[in-house]
Amino acid sequence: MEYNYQEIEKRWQIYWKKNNIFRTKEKKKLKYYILNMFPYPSGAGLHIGHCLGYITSDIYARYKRSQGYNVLNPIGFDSFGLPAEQYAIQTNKHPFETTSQNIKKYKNQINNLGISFDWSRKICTSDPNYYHWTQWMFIQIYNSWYDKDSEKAKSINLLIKEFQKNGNFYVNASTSFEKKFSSNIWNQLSVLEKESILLKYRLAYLSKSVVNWCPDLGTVLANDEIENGRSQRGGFPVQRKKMKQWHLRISAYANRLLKGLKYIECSDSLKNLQSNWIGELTGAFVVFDIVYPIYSKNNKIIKKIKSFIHHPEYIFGMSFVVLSSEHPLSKEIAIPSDQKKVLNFIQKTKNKNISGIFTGNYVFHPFITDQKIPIFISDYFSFDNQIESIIGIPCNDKKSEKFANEFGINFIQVNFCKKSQKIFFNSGFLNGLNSNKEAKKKVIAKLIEKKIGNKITTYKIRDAIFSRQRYWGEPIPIYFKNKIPYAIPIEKLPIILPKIENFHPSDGKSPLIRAKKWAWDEKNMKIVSSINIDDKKNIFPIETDTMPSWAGSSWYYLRYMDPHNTKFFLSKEKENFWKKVDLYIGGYEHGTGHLIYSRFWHKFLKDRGWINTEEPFKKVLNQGMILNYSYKILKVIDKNIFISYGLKNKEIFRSYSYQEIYVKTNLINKKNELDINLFKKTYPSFYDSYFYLENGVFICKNKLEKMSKSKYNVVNPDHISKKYGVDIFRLYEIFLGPVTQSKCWDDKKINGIKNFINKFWNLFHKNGVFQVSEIYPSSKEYYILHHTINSIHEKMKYFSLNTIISSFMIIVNQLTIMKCNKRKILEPLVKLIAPFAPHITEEIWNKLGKKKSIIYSKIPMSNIKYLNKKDKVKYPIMFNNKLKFVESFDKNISIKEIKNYIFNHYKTKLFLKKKTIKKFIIIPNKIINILF
RNA sequence: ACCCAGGUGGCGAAAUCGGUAGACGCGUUGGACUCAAAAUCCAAUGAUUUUAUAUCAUGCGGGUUCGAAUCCCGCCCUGGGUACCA
Repeated sequence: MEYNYQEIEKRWQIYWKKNNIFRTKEKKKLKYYILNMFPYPSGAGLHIGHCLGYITSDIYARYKRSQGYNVLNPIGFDSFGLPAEQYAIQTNKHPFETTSQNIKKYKNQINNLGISFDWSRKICTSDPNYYHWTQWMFIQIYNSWYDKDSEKAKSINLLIKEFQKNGNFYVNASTSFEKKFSSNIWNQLSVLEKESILLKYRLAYLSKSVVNWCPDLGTVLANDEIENGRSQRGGFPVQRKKMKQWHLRISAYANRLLKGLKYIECSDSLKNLQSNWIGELTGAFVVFDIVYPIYSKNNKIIKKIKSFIHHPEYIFGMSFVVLSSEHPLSKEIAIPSDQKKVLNFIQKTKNKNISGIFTGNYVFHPFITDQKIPIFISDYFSFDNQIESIIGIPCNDKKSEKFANEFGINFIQVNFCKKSQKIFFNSGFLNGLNSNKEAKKKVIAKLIEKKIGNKITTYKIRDAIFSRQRYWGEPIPIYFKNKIPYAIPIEKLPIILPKIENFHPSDGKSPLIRAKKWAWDEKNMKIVSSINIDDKKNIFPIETDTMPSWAGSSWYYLRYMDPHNTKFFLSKEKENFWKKVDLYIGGYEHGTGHLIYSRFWHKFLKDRGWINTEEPFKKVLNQGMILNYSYKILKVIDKNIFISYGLKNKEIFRSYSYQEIYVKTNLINKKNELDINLFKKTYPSFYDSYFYLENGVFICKNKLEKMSKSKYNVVNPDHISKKYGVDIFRLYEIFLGPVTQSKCWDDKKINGIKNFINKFWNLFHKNGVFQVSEIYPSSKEYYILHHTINSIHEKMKYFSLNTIISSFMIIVNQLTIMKCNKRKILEPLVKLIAPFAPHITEEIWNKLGKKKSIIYSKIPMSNIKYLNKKDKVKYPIMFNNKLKFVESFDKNISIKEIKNYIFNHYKTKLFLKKKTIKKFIIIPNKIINILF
């Protein structure tokens, strides 16, 4: 008999909701805070990739509850972001509307999966009650500087006091301001001068940085919106352009972000990812004389340039110097005849191959008189954040070697091997040395002596650009008075994102520039009409750029602890109760961006005393992605022509440049062919397009990729749970493979889970009637149960959820064969399965006569009494590494006796075939191997 | 290009400490039940040939070891990230 999932699942979902089963309070119990990475409510709804994370965390949350923990398992939405804005541009529907619709849809879908979220704590980043505190935190970041001596952020007021007292002589800060000044000089500076110096100390500061500028669309593009140097929409060219932007001085925290990794439990690969992203580089900087000095924009002559060397001991092997295209002098360094091609190179967006360009200019070698070293511009190397220039040593560095090969640059050998020792030669004052350490010391000493360099530790991590020229984000609470930024008083927060009608970009500015009421009245402390901006008196323009979506998602996990607090973002009591996230589950794709930003943000809040923990997450688990095929067709750029994929390399088509356009899956048949008529109907703007066919059909390019709405390859869970039931869907998704591994979606195998659930149901039913026996179980039945209990707790420790389901299948099969329907066996089994299949187990629990939800029951622990104490050891017996037979021995028997027994075994004689034994290997309790 | 994963039967996978490769499931084949089908149950199922308690098998090529899916070196392929998708 099959169980009626439709009725049962609905009933329990209503029951959980009605009784607020998952609402969490700060009770006197051990706490456990489990969190899913913040979802973005996309218009396509929830897809099975998200579900994997929610199901995993739900299983764990239910498991932890059954162990007696007070589990916090909240959910909310990262509801600001680009897709909603794009949609608004296309349809003119306000993002506010679409976002709230999408959230409703998500909530419904999630609830249909039986996920035990505490919805009473729901937060949305686009809710003014939430972004009130995002804005507040931004102002705090703006009003802080980083003191390197005490390794923490401090109030800017302390810095100002210090400047007034001693100038900046004793200040050791993270700053781009390099000059020293006295208190006298400081006190005589104008407000504008003071503010522009302070800006270089603030943790949120304005400065110019490079963005992807698309002149035809009049907007800055995300990297995601660019393909082969052109905009995805329309295929327009994209350039690199410098724009004034807000930045967060995240580089100040590089060292602490690196050190803090020690305290996070996660995979080594995630730690690697993070530490590579932070990119600590130790070495030395060297200041070179430029052969052809350059004239900068303000007509100053620049004769020197700074570069980084990772291994100073190999300085005599240097054969080129590279500047990144973002180096402040990259545009000026080239000699006049090469100027044009170099500028051209810099303007193009980043090329992902080994690319670079010679500037025609050189530097002089610091230790070899008159030796000229060529200067290149390239983005092939990973540059540190400060110097943006690197010294190439092809003989001792793989990347330099590849680069040198590409551009035909000389190699200079500087050491040779002698008796496994490296001896320096060709190296001036280092010749004859055999220790890298010593050589390094000598070089650095020499650099210091000549005042042209020193040791240095720098980081690759760059300060994060914080401005977006977009509408759908948190307004930056800053106004400009005589071009100097001022923070809006915190008691006037939040400043609410104004409603506008036209979402199109406005020549590189945010659409907010059109807001009619977007000026700050300083005297009356309120937002007023922009018409009244008289600039020098009382009313000033408010910043029109908005915050990036990572702003709101950098601290949301704190808000869940105290979501309804109107006085502060988090109270001390609530923080002391929940402390930090115990388990953070989310995709590996967030391993850099989000995880770096939120750790930075967290450390800042700690520095300023608003929270107590150094790291926000105790343990991070990355779920693998669920991949699915996406389909693209080739369109000729600037022409209304599509060509079949196989024709791409045909002679006649080779001169065209193409753009790949994603198409919806329903337009493609199983052979990768596009239904052209249906395509034209779906996209009327392409109605007159011409299609070049191959062999009478139009072939698409297909690719296995992560699911994403923009790729049209998302699979929605709704139809699966409708057809099979939620419990089956949950189990199936987990059964697909290890949680951490990415996998390809395929729903063909779901039958196996369906069979399992039916078998499980039938353990309790005979001819459709619920029937459980009260007879005392046999020792074998107890053994099976306790063995399963044991292995499930073990596997839970390392999240091997797919094999736990295998264990369930095994025990259900065994009990079915034994026709066991004994309460004393089945009740614990129901409790074990409950976190995985919550609906069917609630139903059975209820039928077993229990009054309270199974959620309140304790998960069983195994009892040694029922587990066979093994008094025998099973040995596989191998001959020349091949298994031939298996023998069991008494645990107490000696190795000598085993050896004797095996030697005299008739099978031994059989396998030896008259040959003699060369070696007998026995690894106690493991294996016996006989070599002959 | 760089960084991080992954690659095991027809398919999803298991083997968590270097020790019996393929647990569990899907699919396929055969059988039982049935007038028949579905469902269910039972059995077989890595490949090869000489059918032997044979040989070969964990992306490819080497190495370490009595023993390697697992460790080391060099490749190939797939996926993710590369700083404005989230």
